Amino acid sequence: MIDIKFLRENPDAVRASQKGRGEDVLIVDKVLAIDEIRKTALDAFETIRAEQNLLSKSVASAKGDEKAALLEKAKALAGLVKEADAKRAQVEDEAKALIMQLSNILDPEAPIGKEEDFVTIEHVGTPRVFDFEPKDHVELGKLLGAIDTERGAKVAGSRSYYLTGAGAMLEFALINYAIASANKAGFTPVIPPVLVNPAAMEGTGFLGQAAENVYHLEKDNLYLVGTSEVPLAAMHMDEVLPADKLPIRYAGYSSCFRREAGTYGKDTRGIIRVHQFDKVEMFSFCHPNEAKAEHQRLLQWEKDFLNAMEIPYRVIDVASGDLGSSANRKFDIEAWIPTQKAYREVTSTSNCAEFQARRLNIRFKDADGTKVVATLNGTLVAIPRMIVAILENHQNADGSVNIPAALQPFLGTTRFELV
RNA sequence: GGAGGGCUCGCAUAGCGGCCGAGUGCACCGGUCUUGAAAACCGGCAUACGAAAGUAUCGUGGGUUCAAAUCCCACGCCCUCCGCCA
Repeated sequence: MIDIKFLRENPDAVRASQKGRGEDVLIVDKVLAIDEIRKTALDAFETIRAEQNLLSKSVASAKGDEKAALLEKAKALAGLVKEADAKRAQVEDEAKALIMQLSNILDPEAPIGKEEDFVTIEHVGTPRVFDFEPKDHVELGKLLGAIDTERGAKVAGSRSYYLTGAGAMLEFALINYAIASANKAGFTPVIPPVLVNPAAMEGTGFLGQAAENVYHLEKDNLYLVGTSEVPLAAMHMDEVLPADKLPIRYAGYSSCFRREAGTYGKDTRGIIRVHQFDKVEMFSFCHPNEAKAEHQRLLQWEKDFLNAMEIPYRVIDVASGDLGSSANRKFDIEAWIPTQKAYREVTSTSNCAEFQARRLNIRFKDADGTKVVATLNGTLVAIPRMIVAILENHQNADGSVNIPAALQPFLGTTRFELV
């Protein structure tokens, strides 16, 4: 949610930001208009309520005829108070609903434009030149007995899969390596709930445009999270954190669930785009002044991970039109996928600044008072895509796959052999 | 799934229709006293919006009433017991 005070003082900045995202600009004026009505309604209510409070007090102390007369007056007033209160509540709800629709204000440095208007920040490593025809991860997964998409579809429909043998081992190795390095870097490892209530989902900004990609369990009114960002952010909902504890950093390991609505025909082969996968996510609560620097740190940890996997990649500065509504800036890391001859997103880090924290009411207290914290998130490793990148980049002519040195201690071997 | 009990200011509790934004104890902060500390005593000690007056907040949402922490309804969460179960 955008700070209404900020919006009142900088309506043009908010308009520009909405425009940059390709979102509704007129909403800014709607919000301002209803905010005025809100103030008037609140004022009217407070005035009449104060009057009623006074009157009620005199009823309590009055006696006889005087009391009867005051009671008459008070009864007449009660209806008016109720009316004013209803009006106030209605307008406040409308105002809140409108404000909640506004996306986060863009970082001025974020590139403006649509999905394809990203800016490439750097390339790391060079795509390998193969002296044989590289196989894609589906084929390699079969040869290694690592991935079974056919049985996945049989049991759970399209975009489902089994990780078996080497595939399962690889997941455990990736998770263990990720958690171990995050722990070493000062993150607190967390295994969060993946089933969360509406407040958590709403607060993190996933019930807006992203709502159609969220699984909802209607009977229990709970949601399956698409990322542990949700339970990690909501963990400190309605709390005031001590300033000297910041930054608070968590590395959450969880399954993630995505409906992938509206992606029919996209990445239908293999496990690039699936309904369920496991992921280690970094999450940070920090001082708003530190958010930009923290964003760079998260990006660096992501790069460290890719470097350790010995995979060529590029870093892009995601364009305004392709940011989630919570982010003011986002960097994606895209790994080179040989058989697609393309860089594909494997991790992503977003600076949400105070946007989520304001919705979730997460604050910190220092000498100057109580203020809203900033929140940031970044993928350390999303399993299926990392498996794709590792298998395809490190394959040998016969279909065996070399294991990156960093993972070897967790697997006790240097390569995956054909089964 | 069934039966009970509970949810009040950091913690523990009082309050059971007006004098309650709310008493008491502990904790915490400041002061007096002390060589220092403890004890004792004095004072302070919720949050949001607001320039202020003020308004709102006693799990959440509704209702009754001139007036609700207090009465009624629904929901949430916690605890105990029974059943079922990894």
